[in-house]
Amino acid sequence: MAPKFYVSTAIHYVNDLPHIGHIYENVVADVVARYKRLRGFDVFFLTGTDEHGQKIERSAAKHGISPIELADRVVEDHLRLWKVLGISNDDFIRTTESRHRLGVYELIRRIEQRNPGDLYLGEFAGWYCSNEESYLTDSQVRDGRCESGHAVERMTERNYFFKLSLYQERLLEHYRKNPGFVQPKTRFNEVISFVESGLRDLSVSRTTLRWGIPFPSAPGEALHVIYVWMDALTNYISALGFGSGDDARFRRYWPCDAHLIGKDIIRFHAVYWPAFLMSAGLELPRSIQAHGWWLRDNQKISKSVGNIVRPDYVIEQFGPDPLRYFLLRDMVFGQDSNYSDEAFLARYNADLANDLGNTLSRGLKMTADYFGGKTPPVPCDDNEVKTAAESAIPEYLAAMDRWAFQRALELAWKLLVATNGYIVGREPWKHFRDQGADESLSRVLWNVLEGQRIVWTMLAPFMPHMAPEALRRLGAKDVPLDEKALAWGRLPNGAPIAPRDPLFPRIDTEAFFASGNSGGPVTESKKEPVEAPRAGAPLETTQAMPPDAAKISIDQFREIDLRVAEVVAAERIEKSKKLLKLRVNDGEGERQIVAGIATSYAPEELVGRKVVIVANLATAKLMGVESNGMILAASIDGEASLLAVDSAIAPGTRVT
RNA sequence: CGCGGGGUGGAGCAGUCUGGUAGCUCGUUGGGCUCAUAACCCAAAGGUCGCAGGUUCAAAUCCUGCCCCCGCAACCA
Repeated sequence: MAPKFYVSTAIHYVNDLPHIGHIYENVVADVVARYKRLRGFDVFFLTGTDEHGQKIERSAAKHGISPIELADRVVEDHLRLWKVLGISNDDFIRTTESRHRLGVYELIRRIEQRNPGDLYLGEFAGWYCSNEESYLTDSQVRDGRCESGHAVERMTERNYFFKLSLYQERLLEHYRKNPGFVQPKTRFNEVISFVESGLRDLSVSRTTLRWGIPFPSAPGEALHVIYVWMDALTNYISALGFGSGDDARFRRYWPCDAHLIGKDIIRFHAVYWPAFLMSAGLELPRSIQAHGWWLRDNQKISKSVGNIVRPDYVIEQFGPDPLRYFLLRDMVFGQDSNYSDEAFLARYNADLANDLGNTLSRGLKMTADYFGGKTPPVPCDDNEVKTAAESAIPEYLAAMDRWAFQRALELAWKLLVATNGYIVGREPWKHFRDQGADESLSRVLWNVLEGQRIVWTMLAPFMPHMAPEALRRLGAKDVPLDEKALAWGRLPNGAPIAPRDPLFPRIDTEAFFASGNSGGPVTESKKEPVEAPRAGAPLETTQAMPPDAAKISIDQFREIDLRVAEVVAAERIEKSKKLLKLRVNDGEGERQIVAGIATSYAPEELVGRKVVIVANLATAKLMGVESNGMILAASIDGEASLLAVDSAIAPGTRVT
C-alpha cells in the first residue's frame, strides 16, 4: 500500500472571513498535499473551522441570530473561497459537528481511563481576559489590561483542570528525541524554553461560557463547557472518525505528519496538544510546521495612493493561480513577509508573463508553424535542456521535501530560463528558413516543449488550474501526473498542441493603478480581522446613533472646567514614546499633568507656553506617573497640535 | 532588564542551523535576436555581508561585546 501522508491546517475561527494569512496557510497545505500525491503518497489533507467560543456567541447576539446560524453563514464563505483557490482538502471539519463532539468525548474518556488524576475539579482565581478567552498570569496583566489591551477581570471559577505540570519532563524528553518536531528551529527553541520555565496546570472548562461542547461533568456539578483549545485541537483526530465508532481513517492516517499553523499558536500545538495525547495514550504528531505572517506594506498605506488590492480582488482579476504562486514564491517559509500589489504585479509580469507564459508562446508558435500543430516527430535524448532538467529536478525535490517552496520555484525557473536560452542559442526560426523542418529542427523544438512539460509538472502543485491547461497546450495531456512525470522523454511525438491566447497576459502596471483597480477595501491584516459579514452580506448592521442621543446639554458642557494654564516645566517620561510629564500653573498653584504629545513637542519648547487644560478631571496614573488634568490639543494620526491662547491671558482664566 | 524580527551591491530579499570561490529577482549600462506577451538571450558595472574583538588553515555563517532600524505591548485622561 502507498505510504500515507496526513497534513492539516489550523481550523479557522468563523468570527472572521479568511484573510491573507488563512489563504496562505491553506495554499501551503494544498501545495504540500498535491506534491505528496504526485510523489505517490496516500494523502489526507484536512482543514476546517473553529466555531465555538464567546466571540462567536457575542457576535451572533449582536446580529440577532443564533451562533450556529452565524457559523453556517461564514462557513459558506470559507468553503466558497477554498473552492475558488483550488484547495484540495479531503475533508472539512467543523467543531460544531457531532462527529467532532464524539471525538472530544472519546479523548476525555481515554484520559480519565488511563490517567484518572489528570482531569480534576479545582478552584481557580485569576485575571481573565474575555477577548483571549483565557486566564493570564500576574505578569501578563498591567493596569487591568491584558497584553493586547483588553480589560481583564478578576474571576474565581470552579473548573476542570488538566495536569499539564505532570508532563513537563515527558515533553522535554520528546523534544530531545525529535529535534525536528517543531519547524523552524527558532520557534522550537521558544517552545523548549517555555516548557523548561515550568508548566502550570491548565484549566480546561468554563462555567462562564455557553457556546461550546458541554464538559462531561460529575453529577450535581454546574454546566461546564470545554475550553477552546481542548475542543479545537481535537479536530485533528475527530475528523478521522476518532470516537465515532468507525475509526478506520484514524488508524490509517494518525499520527499527523504535519500540523501547519501560524507561529502565534505554536504553544498550543507543541505543548498542550502533545500533553493531551500523551495522557490519552495516543501517538503524537510527527511535526509542527509554523509559518510566518503576512504583513501590510511597510510603507504607509494610503487609499489615495491606491496601492492596495484585496486578495479576493486579485483572484477575481488574475485567477487563483497567480496569487498562489506569489504567496509561495515571495515568502520564505517560516518568516514574515510583506504583501503589496507592487510586489504581486512585479512577480506576475516578470515571472508569469515574461518568462513562463512567453516561453510557452514561443515554443508553441514555432511548433505549430513548422510541424503542423503537432509535437515534433523526433525526440532527443542528449541536449542542454535535458542536462538542465536533470540537475534541477533532484534539487527541486529536496527543496519541496523541506518545505522550501521559494527555492523549489526558483529551480523550476532555472530550467525554464535554460530552455529560453536554448531557444536563442539554436535559433529555430533561422534553421527553418535555411533548412526547413528537418529532423534536427524536430529535436530542437521537441526539447523546447519537453523542457516546459517538466517545468509545468514541477509547477503542478502550485498552479492546479494553469498547469493542466499548459500541459494540454504542450500536447502532454495524456502524461499522467505521477512520480514518473518528471523523467525526461515523456512528451509524445505527433500529439496535437494548442497555441492559444497568452496564459498570463502582461499587465501595464501604471495603467493598472491609474484605472482605479486599487480602490477596493484594504487587504486584511492579522491585526484587523474583518467583521463576519462583509459589505452586501445579509448580516450587515449599522450602529448609527440617533441624532439627539449624540448631543449633550449645555449643563453637561458646563461640568467641564476648562482653564488656561502656563507650562512651567516639562520632561520626558522614561520608556514612554508618547508621554510628557508637565508642571503647569493653573492660577491657584502648580499641578502635574501627563500629556501624550511627546511625538509632536520637545519638552523645552513647551515651557512658558499657555495651554488649555481640563481642570476637574479625575486623577489618573499613566506609566506609573500621576496626572491631574488634561491638556487640550487637536490631533491627526497621533500628531498633536496644542490649542493656543493669547499670551496676555492669565493662568487660571476660565474657558467657556 | 517587556516580547519579537531585522541590518548582505541602487531597491527587495536568499544564504547563517550543517564555516570553504557571496546568490536571486528587479533596476542600470553595452551588445545580440526578431520565433514570442515591447517579451527573450549574452555580457558588464555595482557588495569593507551594521561595528569591534575572538575561535579557526578558513567566518556573512560559530563565540563575546556594542551600535542602529522595524513591528507588538505599555501608555495617548
